[in-house]
Amino acid sequence: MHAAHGVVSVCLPKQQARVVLSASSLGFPGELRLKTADEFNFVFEKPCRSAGKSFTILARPNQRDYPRLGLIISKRCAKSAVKRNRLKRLIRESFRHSQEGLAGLDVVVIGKTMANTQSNSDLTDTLNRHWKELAKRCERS
RNA sequence: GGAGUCGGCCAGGCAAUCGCUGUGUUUCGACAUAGAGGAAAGUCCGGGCUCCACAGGGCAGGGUGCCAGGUAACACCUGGGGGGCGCGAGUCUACGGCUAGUGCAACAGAAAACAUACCGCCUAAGUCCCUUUAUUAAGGGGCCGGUAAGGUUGAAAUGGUGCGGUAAGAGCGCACCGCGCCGGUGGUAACAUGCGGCGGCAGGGUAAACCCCACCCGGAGCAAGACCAAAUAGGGGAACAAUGGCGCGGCCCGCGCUGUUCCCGGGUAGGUUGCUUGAGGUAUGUGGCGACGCAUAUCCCAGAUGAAUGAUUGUCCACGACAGAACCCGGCUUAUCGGCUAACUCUACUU
Repeated sequence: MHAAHGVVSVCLPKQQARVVLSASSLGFPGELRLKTADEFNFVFEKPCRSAGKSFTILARPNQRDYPRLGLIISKRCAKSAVKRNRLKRLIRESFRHSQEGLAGLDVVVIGKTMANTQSNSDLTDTLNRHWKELAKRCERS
């Protein structure tokens, strides 16, 4: 218990965040986002992959009890800012809805050119499939 | 009614559920409220702001280029002038200077800038020869010449038409048109001119060719700049302890490295700030043809930073284009489904 003392104190804000989440159930506050380059690199080091036509998704267990999301939508993927925004919003929305199944994972979504041409409902479907697959794979490894 | 010219405005609406960002309140459960554009775009100009540089002047370099006004400023806007196009409403216009210098121009054409003469036209003057005739005359041919009217080329060839004139011609002369200069008149000016006078009349084009002239311009940008500042590396100083240890060295001196504590500055990751109250909007009045100015009242209207304004469902219709703020303004340019509307022009028809 003495050894874990530091970890517990760090976890306190997490616990609060968790409480907030359970109250509003499917929110997407700042704690659920990957922000710094270090956090992205952590995922890139040992990722579980799930690739499709529209996206490549990487994930890695993060030792926390909530998931975190990072987005990489390059200009090559979608030329106009409006299209890039649309993809980001769709991914966030889908992530928000399926976050229960992804708890404890850091996820990075990389957009591909194909994603640009697909409709909203198609993209949501494919994302949902990816989430399930990732959850399974990471559980095994 | 048809055809057309010009401005201005709107840019899917509503409801439910789940979310995001800022602000305020909070009983820390939440609640309230605000939340992309006309171009937010291109980054092409002009400013503010910030830091750096700076006595003044010149050179270089860049920009602007009819006039007057507006403006913080502009390459923008408004009004006006000249020129092109259109029956017209209108529209387009880098629109100072090739009577300072240098350069450039394919092909065609005789000739494209020191002008010149290919086809032509003409033999008057001068001169030679021939024919006719008795002769100082007439005719023909040549030389030396004259000419630029006509033809040919070209985007462009020394103003046009007519008459006179002549050997043939020519602003050679005249008339009209055009042009230039001087003066007058109108206009703030650009400029205009059914005004007056003078001159036969410039000498091609190109200055988004160098250039000349006039005027303007310091550089970099919010990743500007300011503040806080970890780990690790590392700089300077002080104190304490030992008078040590390690390396260089045969030894001493000396030099370098090494302990603990404190202080100082520089400063990376990261964070805070700059960051939205402004050449601001909206009314009303007022000056101005107008751009716009002035006065009063009133309002606060995105501020993210791994980057908010969305998703799903229902519903209505015209079935929704181009497209996403990133320090802030003023312009320009480009993209754009549709729709509404002011003013004006031409034209058909009816009364």
